Amino acid sequence: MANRSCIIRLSRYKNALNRLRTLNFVRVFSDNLADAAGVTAAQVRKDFSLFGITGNRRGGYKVADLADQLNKILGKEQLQEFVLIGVGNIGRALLHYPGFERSGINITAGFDIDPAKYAPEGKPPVLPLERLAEFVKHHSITLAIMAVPDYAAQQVLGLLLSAGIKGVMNFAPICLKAPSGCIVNSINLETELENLIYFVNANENGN
Amino acid sequence: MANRSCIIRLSRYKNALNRLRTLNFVRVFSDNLADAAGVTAAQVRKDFSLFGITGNRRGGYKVADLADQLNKILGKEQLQEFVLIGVGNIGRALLHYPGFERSGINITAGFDIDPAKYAPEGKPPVLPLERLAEFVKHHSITLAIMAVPDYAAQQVLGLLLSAGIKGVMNFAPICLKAPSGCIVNSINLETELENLIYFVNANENGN
DNA sequence: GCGAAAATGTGAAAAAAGGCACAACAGAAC
DNA sequence: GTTCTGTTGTGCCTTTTTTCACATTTTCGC
Repeated sequence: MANRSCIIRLSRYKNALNRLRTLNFVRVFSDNLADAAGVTAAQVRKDFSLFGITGNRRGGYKVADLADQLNKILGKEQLQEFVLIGVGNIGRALLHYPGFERSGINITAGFDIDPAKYAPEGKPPVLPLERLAEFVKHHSITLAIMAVPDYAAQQVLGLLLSAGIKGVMNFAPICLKAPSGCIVNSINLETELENLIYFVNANENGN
Repeated sequence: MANRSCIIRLSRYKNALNRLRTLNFVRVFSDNLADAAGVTAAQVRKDFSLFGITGNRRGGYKVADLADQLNKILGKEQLQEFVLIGVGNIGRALLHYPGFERSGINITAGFDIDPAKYAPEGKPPVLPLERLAEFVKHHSITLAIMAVPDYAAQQVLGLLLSAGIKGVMNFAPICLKAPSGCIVNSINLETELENLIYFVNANENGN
């Protein structure tokens, strides 16, 4: 029904609404959100209709109500707990990324195989990979971030699956195979930059 | 003509080919690449035909040739120089991300407004933001990575534009407005996690 | 109240993307 | 040389996504 692009747009609308909320705006129109999210007004309304979100035929949408509804859809009503596997360059940055706390995302602990990375008293702590399954089960965590080298990624995914993880954000530059009980989304930094480079070149050489 | 998803698939094919090349594979078929990239074989062939890439009706594609052609399309024949703006948590990780070097991407320098971040002798150096325009022009750099706070992003983009930057990879959680002469691609970590959370929930509650 | 103005909500059209299926072709086997 | 096998390249059909356009509803001014 709702696809990935649609949910990404919902996040954008939500972010725009949060900014409007801090500016004490009460109402917002589909064009405003369209501008903020870089889409058309019709798209905004279609997206909302998919989730049964309705506004007022003359007065647009109430900022606070709309934000609440989007937050609910996006699971922002409760704190979302993640574990992070791979405390390397990227992993460490994510472990301490201040943006997550602000948006209801918490990395409960990091895990690594390298003892040099262990920091059991850190905030968040970094623990040995062997303790992953126990930790995940004890804290009832279902979400993970993977920032491990590509050659280790599929194997680590196996560990996560058997620990009961249901969703994985993967930063390893490889396409992972997962069973239907677990959602895996990937961000590949190199791929994203290649994409940019391609479109810059295409843009230079006459559209 | 070719859209974003198509180029992303090309990157995946390219990555798969590199792995095959290190394993001394000579030939590859569209199904192999399809498996590696998580798409159908017809899609692989369609993508290639869009770029005039042809194989052999019985023998598939030659790994080395195909890799070369994809590398050319993706601009991987020459080293791509980037500047990075915003040496915070994420910016610092990107500045030292070892994966980039391996894939022909070089961050020539980082820039920040905070004097505490300056490291003119670092590798790469971190310089004051005021020196951005001069540096970019002197080194003929056209690509940038932005990892600044959301409230600063649009303003920093203005600086980049006037310095002559043609492509920006943006990590700030905001939708930026850019003129047609400059391509801006964004990665929003929070949005990606929200997306994951949504689909995990949808997956749990009966598809 | 009533008419005018301004947004929404949505069915229907258009556009884009993806998959199927098969003719065409290359190479292997004999 | 001939046949057979296996894979590509692509026209066409299906599905998905986006946009258009307008009837409908709400509010405002008088």
